[in-house]
Amino acid sequence: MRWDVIELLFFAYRDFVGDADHELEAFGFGRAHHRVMHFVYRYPGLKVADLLDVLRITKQSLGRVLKQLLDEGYIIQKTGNNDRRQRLLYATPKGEALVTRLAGLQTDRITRALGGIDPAGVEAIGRFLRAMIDRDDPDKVLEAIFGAGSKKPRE
Amino acid sequence: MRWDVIELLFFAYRDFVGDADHELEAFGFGRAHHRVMHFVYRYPGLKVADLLDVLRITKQSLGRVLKQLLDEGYIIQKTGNNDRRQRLLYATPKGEALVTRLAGLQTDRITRALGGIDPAGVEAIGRFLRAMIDRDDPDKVLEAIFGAGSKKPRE
DNA sequence: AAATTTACGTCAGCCATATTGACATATCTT
DNA sequence: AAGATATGTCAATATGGCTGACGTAAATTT
Repeated sequence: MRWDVIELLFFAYRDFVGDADHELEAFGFGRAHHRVMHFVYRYPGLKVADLLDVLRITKQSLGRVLKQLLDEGYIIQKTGNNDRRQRLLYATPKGEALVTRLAGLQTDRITRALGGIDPAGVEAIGRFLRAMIDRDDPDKVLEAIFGAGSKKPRE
Repeated sequence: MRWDVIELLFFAYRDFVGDADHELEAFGFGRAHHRVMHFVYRYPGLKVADLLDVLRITKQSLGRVLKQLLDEGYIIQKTGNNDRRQRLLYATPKGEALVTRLAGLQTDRITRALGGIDPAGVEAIGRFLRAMIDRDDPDKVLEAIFGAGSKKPRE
């Protein structure tokens, strides 16, 4: 049993998301809003259906959170060009500001944790995290992460 | 920005806890029950207060979940020897069976992900995860994890 | 011995986020 | 024209968090 890694993952993730959680309180948002904002910012033009795949929640659950983000001007919808049924999602400047602020906090922690680890070690960490992820039915975002660099996310 | 690591952590953790989530449904339990069972099994004689520190939830939230686990015979309480106010928590054989089953699933995933990574790489992964964790006010469990091996958890 | 603090339990109510099932609308596909 | 798809929405429910208040037993301090 890898009790060590199981517990390290628990605590590492707890503190990792804790950074953002604390900041989100000031906006009256929760973790759900962060997840939506993050992926919409990173993969502009994401469809609602894509978001459901990535977050693994139901349409109804997403609905409430997404509506708030739309109403408060963090995200805008554009009707799809090819398929006018689709609502493509984009972060507004206000949304971008929030996402980058939260990602900054998390990046600080990551950079700190990566400090003093040599390039081979960093490569091993990336390989480990990738290998922890299910690859059987990859959604659009995972395809972008694992895919041969066809559709890269926003930097 | 380390968008790559941020997203890898999200997906890795999502699928990592997904293993246990699926299994827990059969027992009518949720993630909260798993967390409680895990730490009680690993650190036998844990006090209620310790558990609150580790899980970072309130007494009331823990109360509901803990009561269920006690009622259904997964955990037993023993009055503390030195301090009779304390209720020390222990997993029953039934509880042990559940915890080890869930940890087995997660260990499988970890072992698979670690496969093909050399010892130096594995060491780097451990160092990274440890460095991701806040060390300012370590609780009893974190002390055991990071501490100089005084009070080791159950293997 | 009395007062205070600590460890734990519990009651009542609230909130956020998730669920299922059903149904409506617009649009694309056949 | 019929059927499938993408999205939105209504209603009801569950889980797992939260706060505030209060009670009891046992330890500690005065």
